[in-house]
Amino acid sequence: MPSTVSPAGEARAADAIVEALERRIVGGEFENQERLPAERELMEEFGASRTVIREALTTLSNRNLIVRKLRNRPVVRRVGYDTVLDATNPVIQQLLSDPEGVRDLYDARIFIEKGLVRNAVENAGRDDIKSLKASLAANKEAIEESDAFYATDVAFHRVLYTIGGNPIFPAIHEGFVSWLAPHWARMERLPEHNARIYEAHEAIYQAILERDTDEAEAALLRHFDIAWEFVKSTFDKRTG
Amino acid sequence: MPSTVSPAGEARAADAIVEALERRIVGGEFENQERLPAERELMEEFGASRTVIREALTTLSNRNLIVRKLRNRPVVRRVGYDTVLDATNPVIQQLLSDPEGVRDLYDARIFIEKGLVRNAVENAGRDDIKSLKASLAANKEAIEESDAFYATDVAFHRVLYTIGGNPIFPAIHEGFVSWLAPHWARMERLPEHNARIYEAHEAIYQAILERDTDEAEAALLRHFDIAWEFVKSTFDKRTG
DNA sequence: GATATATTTTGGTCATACCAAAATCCACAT
DNA sequence: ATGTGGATTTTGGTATGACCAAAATATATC
Repeated sequence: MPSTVSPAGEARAADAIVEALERRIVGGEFENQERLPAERELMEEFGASRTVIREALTTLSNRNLIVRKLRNRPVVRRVGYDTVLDATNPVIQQLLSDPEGVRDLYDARIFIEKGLVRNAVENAGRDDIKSLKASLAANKEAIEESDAFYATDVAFHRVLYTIGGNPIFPAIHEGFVSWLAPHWARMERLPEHNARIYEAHEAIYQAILERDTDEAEAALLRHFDIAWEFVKSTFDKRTG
Repeated sequence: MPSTVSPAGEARAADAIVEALERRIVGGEFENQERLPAERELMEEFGASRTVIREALTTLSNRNLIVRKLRNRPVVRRVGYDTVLDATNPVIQQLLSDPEGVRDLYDARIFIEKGLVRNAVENAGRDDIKSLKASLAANKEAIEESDAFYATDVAFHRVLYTIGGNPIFPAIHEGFVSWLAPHWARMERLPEHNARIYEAHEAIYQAILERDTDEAEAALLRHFDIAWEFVKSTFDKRTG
């Protein structure tokens, strides 16, 4: 009686190859950006058909361990925190297909940044303050140019995510930005809007400077309330 | 980040099929647990070779939208947000192979739960309090039985993640638990440890009851400090 | 109706072939 | 040596067709 095998399905050949290559990649056997052997070489190395080799490579690609380019050998992509959230994309997309999901994501972002500003008030060092000030200045400069303003807006928030020194948070920031970008990009970007957003940024910065936790949090919430109105308009538009 | 498009090449045929099937799956055209058409039917439907059909199915499988079983048609698996942050993610594996990565993750969890308890103090409703109380009682009951205690421990924290009503947070909780589980499981679980953890839970609960934000946060931090000592011992052990 | 048996279906794997563009090589001019 | 342009090779993407073993399904038998 065969009882040592998985309950409902035996192993697929590609899985073993995926595992082997994965070990070698994360184990540092391949340098970042280094090219993997060609498919035809791998099939000899693993004694498998190109079919299973390609299936394995597809899986590795889906796991973001390699990047495939047409007519180029796969390139290993040394992973960082920033790629962790990639796997969540399909689900996030589903989430974002519903305005309620967008709101959930938006709230999650507010939640995170609330914590971040509290931390900033308590722990921001000289360098952090300098970074904030610099990004704030750049933000002000760009009020008249909406595209540039968006970039500096993102940059200002990114500084908040770096203050703790935990590399996970910048990765989360990347996620929020890329997920919410479609909505952010679709909304009207007028200098007057930009000015209001800048003022909110400045208020947050001032509160951090003055080590006023409650005011920092309040300013942040005001900021997100304003921004939400703009974001929200991107779905209400449909019933125009 | 657009993951369905090749960075510097033309579109692959499988991508279009992935997209089409993905839309139909998340769009509810297929019920959960329903079987997808057979590969040979799909190739007719999409006018593609089995090669690309299979590649598309591999991708969908990697994205956890379908489950493939040998000699069975693929089964759609409407994934919930709770399975998004999969512990098998190789990136996570890499992070967790390094004590510093574990610490980063642990700190991220502390950060999140700090925010959660603050929210709980301010917004917890009658039902939330009841849930907390119930999970706390179960936690107390299980002090003598370490396995059961771990389960009730997790359950108590989960309640914190549900209080806001945002479905994203329970998903994050699932992630933390699955990531840290290996360390958690390896550490010694003595009733005296359990007792200390329970007391910390109780302190958090009390502070929430009394609407004492600072004390709730402080109790939580004490809790994580205690727990970290236990977790930390799971890597120091290696030099034995 | 239950059960044993034959048939079909189905996913996994292999081998081969072709294409087009990218990478590479190489002779040739500078 | 250096650069340049064209021929050659490499390489990933795609298409066919075939085979296997086990699962699903249909059929026959009791």
